[in-house]
Amino acid sequence: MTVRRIETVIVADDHPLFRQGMRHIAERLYPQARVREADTMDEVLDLARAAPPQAVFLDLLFPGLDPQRSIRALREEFPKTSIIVVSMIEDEALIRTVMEEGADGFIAKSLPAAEIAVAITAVRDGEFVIRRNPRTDLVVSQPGLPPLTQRQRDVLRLVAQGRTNKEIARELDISPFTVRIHVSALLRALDVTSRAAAAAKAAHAGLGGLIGA
Amino acid sequence: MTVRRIETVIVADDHPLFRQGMRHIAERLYPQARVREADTMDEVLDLARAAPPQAVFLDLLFPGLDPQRSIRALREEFPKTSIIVVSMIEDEALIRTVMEEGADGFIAKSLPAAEIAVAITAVRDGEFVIRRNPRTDLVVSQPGLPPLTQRQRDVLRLVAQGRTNKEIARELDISPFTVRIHVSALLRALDVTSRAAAAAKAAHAGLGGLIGA
DNA sequence: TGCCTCATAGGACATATGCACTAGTAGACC
DNA sequence: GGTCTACTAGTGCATATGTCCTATGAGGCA
Repeated sequence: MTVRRIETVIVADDHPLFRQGMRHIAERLYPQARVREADTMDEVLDLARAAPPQAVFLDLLFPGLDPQRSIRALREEFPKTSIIVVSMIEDEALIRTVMEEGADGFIAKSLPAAEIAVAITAVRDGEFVIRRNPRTDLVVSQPGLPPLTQRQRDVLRLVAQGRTNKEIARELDISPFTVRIHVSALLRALDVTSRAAAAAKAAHAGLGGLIGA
Repeated sequence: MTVRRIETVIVADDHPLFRQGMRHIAERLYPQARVREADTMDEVLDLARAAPPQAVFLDLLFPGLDPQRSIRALREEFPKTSIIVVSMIEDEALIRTVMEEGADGFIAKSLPAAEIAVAITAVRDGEFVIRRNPRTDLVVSQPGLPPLTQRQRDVLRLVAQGRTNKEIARELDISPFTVRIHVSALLRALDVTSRAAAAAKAAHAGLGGLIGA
C-alpha cells in the first residue's frame, strides 16, 4: 500500500498532558502535518469535516462518549482515515470491540513514546496493530497480520464476523464483484485459501474472539 | 446429546491434595463411577486403555508433559472422552491452545468446588466450557455456545481453524458427506448459515483468537 | 508524461458449500 | 421390543466462493 502523505492529524484526548505528548509524537513523525487537538467528540467531527484527517488518535475514555458508536461513525464518514485508539484501559473485550467497530490500531497509554510511534507507523503501513503493556508473566507470541490495504482491512473485519460477500457488498456499498476481488487479494495476502481460514487468522491476530468472565 | 453414563473417570494431577479434591467432586457427581488417579501421563494412558474413561481431569502442569501433544493424543485415541483441563495458570493463549487441541473444558483451579462441579456437568452436556477466576475489574459477558454433540464439537474446532470439509474428513477419518451432515447440524445449532460465521462465533466463545503480549 | 498501486465492475468457469431428502448401524432409555 | 438420538454415507440441486481474465478512473511517484 502506498502510504499517503500525512497532512492533517487530530489528537482527541481530554487530558492536556497526554494530548501534548501525542502532539509531540505526531509532529516528530510527520513534521509537515498540521496537528489539531480536540476536547470533545463533536469537536473531532467538526475538525474532520473541515479538513479530512489522515489519522485520528482517539482517547477511549473520551468525555461522555460511547466508544462503539463513535468509532463506527468515524469509520463510516472517513473510510480512509487511520483510526488509532489510545487507552488507559487494556481490557481485551474492549480492544476487540473497538477493532471490530473500525479502528485500525489500539495502543496502551502506558507504552513508551518510542513504541507508540512505531505502532503508528505500522498502522499507516496497513497493519492492524494492537500494543498492550508487556505483561510480566507469560510471553505470548502475537501472530500479526501482513500489511493490508484499507479496503482489505474493511473486508477482513467483515469476513471475520462471518458475513457473506453479498452482505459485505451491501455494508460497504460496492458491487459483490468488487468484494470478491478484495476477498481474493485478502486471501492471497494472508496466505490462505478460504474465507473461514481468513477469519481464523483474524481471530488469532486479535480481531474477534474473546475469553470472558 | 444423550449423556452417556459415567462409569470411569481418571483424575490426573501430581498434587495429592488437589487430586483428592477432584476425586471428591467426581464421586459426588457420579456416585456409581470408578475414579482412577494418575501421577504421570503414561499412567493416564495405561488406565485409559485398560478401561476407556468417560471423563479425564487433566492437570495442565503435569510433570514433564507437553500439554499440546498430550491432549491431542488423548483426543485422538479417545474421541468420546470428555477432556477437562484443570490448571493453576489462567493464561488465555494457553487456554485457547488446549481448547483447540481437543479439550472440552478449561477450569481454573482457583474456583470453588461447587463451580467446578457445575462446569463439569456442562461439559458432559455437550458444552465447551471455560471458567476462569472472576476478575474484579471489568465484567465481560461470555457468549457461550449451545450444547453440541461430540462430533459437532470436533467439527467446530476444525471449522474454526479454517479447514475445508475435505480436510476435516481426512482429519476425522470419515466421509466428506458425513462432514457436511455435521456442519449442517452445527450451523443449525449455532443459528448461523455459513461456516465462516460459525468460525466467528467459535472465536467469540473462546476457541481460537488470541491477543498477545 | 509514463508507470505504478488501489478501488471499482463485470464475465467465465471450476469447486465448495449448504440443504433436502433416503437409509443403515449402534447405543441409551423405557 | 420399541423408540430415540448420534453417527455414518450417499444423491441431487441451488447458491456461494474463489480464480482468472479484461477494463476504467484516481492518485502517487519519477
